[in-house]
Amino acid sequence: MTRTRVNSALIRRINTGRLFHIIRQNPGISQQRLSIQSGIDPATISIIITNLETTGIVRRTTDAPTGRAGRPTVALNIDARAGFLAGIGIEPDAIRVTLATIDGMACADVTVAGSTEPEAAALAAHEGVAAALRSVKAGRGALLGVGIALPGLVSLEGRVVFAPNLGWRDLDIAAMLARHLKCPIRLENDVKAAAIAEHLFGASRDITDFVYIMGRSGIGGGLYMMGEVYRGPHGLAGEIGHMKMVPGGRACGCGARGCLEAYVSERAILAELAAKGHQARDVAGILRGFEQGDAIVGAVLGEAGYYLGLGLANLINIVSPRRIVLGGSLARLAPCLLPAAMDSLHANALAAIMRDVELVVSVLGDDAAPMGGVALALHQFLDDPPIKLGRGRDHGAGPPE
Amino acid sequence: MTRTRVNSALIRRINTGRLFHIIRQNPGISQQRLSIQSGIDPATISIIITNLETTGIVRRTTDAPTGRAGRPTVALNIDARAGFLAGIGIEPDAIRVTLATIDGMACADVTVAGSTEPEAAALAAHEGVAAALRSVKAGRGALLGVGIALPGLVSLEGRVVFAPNLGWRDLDIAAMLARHLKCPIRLENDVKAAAIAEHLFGASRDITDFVYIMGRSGIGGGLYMMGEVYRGPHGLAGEIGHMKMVPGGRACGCGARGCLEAYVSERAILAELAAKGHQARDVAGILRGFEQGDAIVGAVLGEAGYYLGLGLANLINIVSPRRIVLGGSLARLAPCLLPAAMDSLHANALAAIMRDVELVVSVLGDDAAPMGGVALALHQFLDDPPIKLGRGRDHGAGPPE
DNA sequence: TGAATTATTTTTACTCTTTAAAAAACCCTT
DNA sequence: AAGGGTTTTTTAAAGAGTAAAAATAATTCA
Repeated sequence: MTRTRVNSALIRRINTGRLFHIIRQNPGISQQRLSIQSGIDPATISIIITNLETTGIVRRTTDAPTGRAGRPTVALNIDARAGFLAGIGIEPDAIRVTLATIDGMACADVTVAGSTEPEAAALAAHEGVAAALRSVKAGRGALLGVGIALPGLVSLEGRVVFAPNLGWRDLDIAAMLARHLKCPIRLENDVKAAAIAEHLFGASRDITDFVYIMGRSGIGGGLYMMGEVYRGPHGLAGEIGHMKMVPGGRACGCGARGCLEAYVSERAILAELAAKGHQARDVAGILRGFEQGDAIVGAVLGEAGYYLGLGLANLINIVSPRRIVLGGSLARLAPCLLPAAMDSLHANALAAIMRDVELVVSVLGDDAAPMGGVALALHQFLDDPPIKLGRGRDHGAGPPE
Repeated sequence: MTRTRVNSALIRRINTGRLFHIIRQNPGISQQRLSIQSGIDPATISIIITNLETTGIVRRTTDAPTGRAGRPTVALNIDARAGFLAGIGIEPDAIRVTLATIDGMACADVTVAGSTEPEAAALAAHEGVAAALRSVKAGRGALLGVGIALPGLVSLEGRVVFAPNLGWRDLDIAAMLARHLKCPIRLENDVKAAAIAEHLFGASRDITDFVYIMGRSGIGGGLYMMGEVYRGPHGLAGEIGHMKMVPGGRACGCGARGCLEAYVSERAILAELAAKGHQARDVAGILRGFEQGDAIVGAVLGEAGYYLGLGLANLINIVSPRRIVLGGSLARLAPCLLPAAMDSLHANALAAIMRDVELVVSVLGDDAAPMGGVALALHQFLDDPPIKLGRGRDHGAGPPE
């Protein structure tokens, strides 16, 4: 457990990363504005940007004349030609690949058939990435990093601990893909990955503390705290779907009773509707029933909303995020769930803590998992950049004798 | 919101702090061992230690001869003569002051009568600190910092947002004390402060992720994550006592129903016993009844333990700490509560996450709040050290001309 | 047209940091 | 007394951020 050395190289990496993100989120920014926004000295900015330009990560372009006096600003942009990052969302029935430039702009989407057989899934993922690269006419060498997001517990070392939907347990899927793709690969739980994507590319770019809640077959959570996703000592933190709402309540797939997931997940709502004789078979069916004012649907959604609000209140009291982001099926069901949820939320969250919490719906939608993969790949790219960060002295490369 | 500058000075502060804590926790360590344990180069160690010695924070003493060949090691210790830190625990009926040296060794304890009138409380706290300083024959100048811990919500800026037991709301108690004491003062919620003390002085020194749960009149929580206490965007995170256990359950002082606090706090247990005709009036009475095998006490404690286990399961699923530390009245009641709690805990926490979680009782006991104050003062001392950290060039201070 | 003005970026000179290697310090053994 | 073995300090070098000065490149004004 040797801790990372705190030295000059770390300084440079941190400051370079800061500047990268500011440029990424403010395309065309000038060095002076960059200095103001980052608090870093203009001289340092000059050195770092020159370095990033030399290595092809940043591009300088002369701005259109502003009409004002003074030396014209130079616009800085992340250079889309630097290469590509691939995000892979693995689900039992489909593997979705998003290819993006290093500033996170998606430029290709490919979906291939999934598999619960690990080697087959890795091969399918590889084919998806290859197809995406072909669609942008890029070669293998242009792939700078890959991130994989899947529904399940992922250890800090990037191994699948347990993924019930895929039937995987203690599996190194990243290593299997690495046999096909020679570039850095990072693996993470899909909700944590989506939370990172929300922070890098979504609506919570300016916020360091939020909770991402994703409904899929179950309910998952990603806790973004102090500017990074919280993984916990083994990487397993954030399983908010198994928060207990009712002692001895409904049976949950985890073996316990009364879990949030057993009341609010897509699967739970559909099961409850079926038990009450309603014929809805998917989220669209639920929405249709809700719009038509179906009494059964209304009652079931009211109950689900009540427990969702209660769960959110618990999260607010415990974690006190600045924002809660609803994603996946929860985003689609939000219009039906929120009225009841807001009632129980306000009744159960502490007023002083609740005051400044926002509740929003994710803008990433169903792209959350593959975009989460892109976010993982970008983090990997910046944590361990394939470039030299040093001050590029260019005193003539004369032949050494 | 200008972020802290990442530069050489930050490096030095981080590395100096690391070395300080290693010396504090390994008294008499040599520089070579320090280098191995910290990963910092021996040359850097030499510079930093020389600096800390010059400023009186570290003392070098020649070790007793080891009998082995080679240059003898020099023992490093935090210099107890550097000054004192005061920790103040404010409660409605008593104000407790602990005076400690800068390595956190307590050297005086003073308790004075409390007050719910803020100015009177500040004056009493000041008198407690003065008495403690007198008891170690130290002057005002020896006081390097003060930390205050109190039961209530504290903002990031160090103001009391709401402290129901004290009847305080939106109050700057630190400023009131600052009129009497001219030194840095830091204020924090008592459970967060206790969590910091647990990390600095308690049994969780080697752990970066744990949850401290303290029973007092209510139930409070301190989440220690990634090596620091989590405060959340407004400093209010960690109110685990208001986690909802039973929809529409017992009424809680917060206005909601079914809170953990309404089942497991000292007050709740006593109220439930009274409702069932038992005469226990305090924790000692509960313990006596439990030891005598009283049926009512057994039933009430069984129920409380069940909900405690459920709450711990929720925390484990959501936060996934490496350890849960029980403090305050929960520590004293632990023997009675844990049997039932362990049952519901194991039944409701996800097995993969639960596997490596430890459940322990705090060693700080009732000293948690004032020792939390000491911990706050120590953090303040290291965050903003009253010394120059630079390489102390001592080339003769010739008079400038 | 050409010099002054204005604003942005780069260079310079400096201090700060960590660090590898060499040197010094110090005790034990022979 | 000389040699050997550890620990600590010094030395020299490389890399980082930064304040101030200089260079750059436009507009503005006479």
